[in-house]
Amino acid sequence: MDNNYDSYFQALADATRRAVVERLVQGPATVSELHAPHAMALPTFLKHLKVLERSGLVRSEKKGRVRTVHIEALPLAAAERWIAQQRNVWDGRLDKLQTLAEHIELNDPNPE
Amino acid sequence: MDNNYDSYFQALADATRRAVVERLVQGPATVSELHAPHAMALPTFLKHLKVLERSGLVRSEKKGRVRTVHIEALPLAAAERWIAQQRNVWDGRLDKLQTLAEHIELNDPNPE
DNA sequence: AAGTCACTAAGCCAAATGGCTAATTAACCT
DNA sequence: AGGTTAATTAGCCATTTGGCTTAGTGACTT
Repeated sequence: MDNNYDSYFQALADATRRAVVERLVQGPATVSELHAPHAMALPTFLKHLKVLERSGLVRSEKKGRVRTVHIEALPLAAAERWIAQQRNVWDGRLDKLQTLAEHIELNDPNPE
Repeated sequence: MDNNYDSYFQALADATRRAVVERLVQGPATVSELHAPHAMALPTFLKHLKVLERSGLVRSEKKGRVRTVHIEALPLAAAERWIAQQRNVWDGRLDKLQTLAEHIELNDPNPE
C-alpha cells in the first residue's frame, strides 16, 4: 500500500510547507522562486523543501546550478482519501442513527 | 477563518492518533477503550489524546471517573478541503495544458 | 580568470515530541 | 472503611524540528 501518511501529514503540518504546495500546484518553480516570499534564511527554507521531498509530496531535478521543484499529485490524493474515508464512516454512522430515529418515530410517535 | 491547519495535520501525522480517529468515527469511546489496542503506557497514550483534543479534531467529557471522547467532524472536513482545493488547482492546470495541446493540434496538426 | 549566482554542507541552539516510570487523585464497589 | 479502577500529574530522557550563521561548491557571465 505504500502508506507514508506519517510523512505526508507531517509535511503539511507547517505553514511554510503548505505555502510551497499551494505555489507548486500552479506549476513547477525553482528553489529561489519558492524561497523568495518567505522571510527566512535559505538554508532554513531548504530544510522545509527536504521535508517535502522526503515525504514524496514533491520532486525536483537539478540542471546546471538551478533546482526545479514540482508537485507529486498521488501522495496528495492519498492523504485526501484517508480523510475522506474517515468522514465517510462518520457519515454512514449518522445515517444509521437517522434511520433508527425514524423507526422509533413510526413505531411509537409519542414515547415517555 | 479559525484555520489551525498546523494542528490538524500535526495531529494526523502519527499512526497512533490516526488509529484513534479511525476508531472514533465509528462512535464515541472512553479513554481506556481507546487505549486498549495500543501497546504503550497510558500516560503516553494520554499525551496523544491531548494532542488530538488541542487540535480540535476530538472532544471529551468526564463523567464520574470515566472520560468519553468523540470526534469533531468540522475540523476533519476543513483539512480535507484544504487538500481538495490544492488538487483542484492542480487539475485545473492540467486541463489548461490539455486545451492548449488541442489548439496546437488543430492549428498545426503536424509540426516540425 | 575573476566575479557572481544558486544552492549545499556543517554545525549550533532552543523548543517540541514521543516514549517511560512512579506517585496521586477521585470515583465506584463490597 | 478499604480496595480497585480510571485517569491524571510530574518528571526524566533521547530524538526531531525549525530556526540561525558561516563556509563551501559548481555553474554561468563578463
